[in-house]
Amino acid sequence: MISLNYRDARPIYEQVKDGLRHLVVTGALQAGDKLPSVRALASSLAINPNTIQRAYESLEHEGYLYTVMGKGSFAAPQEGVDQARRNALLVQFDGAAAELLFLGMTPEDLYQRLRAAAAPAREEEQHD
Amino acid sequence: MISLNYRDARPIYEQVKDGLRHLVVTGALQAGDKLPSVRALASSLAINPNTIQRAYESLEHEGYLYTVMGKGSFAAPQEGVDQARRNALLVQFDGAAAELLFLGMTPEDLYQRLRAAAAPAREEEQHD
Amino acid sequence: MISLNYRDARPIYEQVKDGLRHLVVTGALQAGDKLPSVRALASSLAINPNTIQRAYESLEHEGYLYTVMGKGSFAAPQEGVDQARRNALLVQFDGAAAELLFLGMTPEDLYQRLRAAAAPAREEEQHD
Amino acid sequence: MISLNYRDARPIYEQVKDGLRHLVVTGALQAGDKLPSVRALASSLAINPNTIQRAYESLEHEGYLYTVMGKGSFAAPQEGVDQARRNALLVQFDGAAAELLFLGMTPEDLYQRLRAAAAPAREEEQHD
DNA sequence: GTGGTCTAGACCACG
DNA sequence: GTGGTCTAGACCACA
Repeated sequence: MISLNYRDARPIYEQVKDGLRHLVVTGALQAGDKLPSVRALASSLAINPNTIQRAYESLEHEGYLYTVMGKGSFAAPQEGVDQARRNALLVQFDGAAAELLFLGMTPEDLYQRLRAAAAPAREEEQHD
Repeated sequence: MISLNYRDARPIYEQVKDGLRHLVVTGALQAGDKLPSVRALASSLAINPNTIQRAYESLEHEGYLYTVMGKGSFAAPQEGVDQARRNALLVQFDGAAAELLFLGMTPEDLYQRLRAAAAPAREEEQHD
Repeated sequence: MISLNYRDARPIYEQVKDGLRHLVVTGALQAGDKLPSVRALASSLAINPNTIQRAYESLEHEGYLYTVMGKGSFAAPQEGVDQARRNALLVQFDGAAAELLFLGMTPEDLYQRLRAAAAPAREEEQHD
Repeated sequence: MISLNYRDARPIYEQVKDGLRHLVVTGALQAGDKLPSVRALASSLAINPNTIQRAYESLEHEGYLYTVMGKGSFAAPQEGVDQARRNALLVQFDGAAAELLFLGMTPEDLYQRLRAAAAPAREEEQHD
């Protein structure tokens, strides 16, 4: 499910984080669902367990999952997501939007993308 | 004009890039305007010229400026902006938007932010 | 009476320990009162008896209860509380206080919290 | 300056964190002061640099220090300390206080400790 | 020189 | 079997 790009400048554990976060954000993992174990995902992606461990630990700090010692890691409900992460997302959103607007896109263009992004996510929820 | 934050996790040359790009994006530098020389900007910001050089090269690669040997660097017209940069921005925009929607914001919430961000930018366009 | 939180990073036996200690500390269990048997509590909390056993042993070591072979475990009088536990609490208290003071709180701020925490505790003392 | 106890159940990196945090909280390290490099502290404490790195990274997340790539880590002003850390401290404070009050100490007893803890810290500031 | 990332492999605590 | 910690040693990016 998660694809890694070793040529990318971004570190592996960040790519793993984004992949897992995407699973939660798109609803592929519902709150309470169990994530793959550290070792299982490490072997599945052919990378070191420490790297997976780091991604999991960071996502737990951000509030996207919680861990039960001896049991595994589980997707957290979206209410638990850290405020700092929310702020970081708004900065990212505003930064990209400002430059896209300069490059000639209109607020309405981007609004269409927003609506398009919102719609399929709701459809996917029904796949479960 | 460009402010550096050494406490920021982002590397200095990235901050220089963003600062210069912002000058172009906001219209402070119009197409064809000359940018400060590498050495001048380096001494003005009190950082190593290599760092400035790296930022200029990267911005030229993205299409925000062009360099004429022996003359200096100049702001490129909007059309020169690399398509790869546009795509990267859209990826960044969509990613942030999808996650913010998951976290409970509505497309309308984000549209308000877009309009707020667009308003001042359009005022500055009238400077020419 | 004891609530477990599997999402908490603290191990289960620690949570059981704190729960039982709280019963003694608040006077819900008076000196000499019998605690539930290991097996009874284990089935009541739906966890492994080994985990309960571990909590009981640790609390006995701290002096909060004593065990009579073949009879069960009983709440110890306040004087039984191990001096090591008192010292650990003072270290914890001083450490938190010092840092809160550094972060801008005043001794008076913290005194208010102490009085607020003390008030309900004294009411419960009158139950005996 | 920092003492490690390998017999302690708490992980080494937590002990390092507490030691460094103590230096900041007591004013031994003022805002902006440089901390020892990861490698230097690792060799000084005879532990692996990765362990120090982990402590620094965590303290940076808590807001006690900031890092400049290629330069080192520096003590942050107390305003930057994370809200989550503040909350955790209050929980620790309240928990210790509640049990100490049960064990017979009065709010006034603890208030004296608070004033005693606040006073020497102010003296130490003048040592610089 | 600095910090940041990753690997390989080990050992422990928990349930 | 799970996650959590630690070590040893390597390589890279940054300034």
